[in-house]
Amino acid sequence: MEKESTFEKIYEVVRQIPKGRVATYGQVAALAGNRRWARVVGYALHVNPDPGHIPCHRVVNRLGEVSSAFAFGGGNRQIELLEAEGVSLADGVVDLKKYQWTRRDLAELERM
DNA sequence: GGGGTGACGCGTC
DNA sequence: CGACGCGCCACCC
Repeated sequence: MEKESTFEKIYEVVRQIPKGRVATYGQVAALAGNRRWARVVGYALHVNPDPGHIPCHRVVNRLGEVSSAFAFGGGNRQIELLEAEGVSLADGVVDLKKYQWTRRDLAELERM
C-alpha cells in the first residue's frame, strides 16, 4: 500500500486544477481531505517537487491574491502565467467569482 | 521526542 | 477586506 503523504494528496488535487481556473489553498485542502490543511498546502507547494506538473501558480489564497512569496521564477511570473491561461488579474488579484475552480467546472470539462 | 516554522483561514476589532 | 491574533496540521532540525 502506498502510504500517500498528505503532500501527495495535495499535489494530486492541485494537478487537477483545469487551465484558466484557480483554486484557493483552503479549497485544495478540503479536496485533499481536510480543510485545516490550508497551511500544509502552502508548505507543500513551497517545496513543490515538480513545478512542471504541479500548477502551483493556479493556487491563490482565499482572497484570490497570488502568493507574495512566489519563488519559482520570479515575482510577477505567476501573474503572467495566469493571464496566459485566460485568467484576468486585477492588481495581482484574481476574481474568484469568475475563475475559482468549482465542481461545476468538472462537469463542464466532462461535457466537452 | 521536543521545538520552531509556514506560499492559510477565520473570527474579531 | 484595512489590521491582529489564534488555531490548525504537517514537515524539518
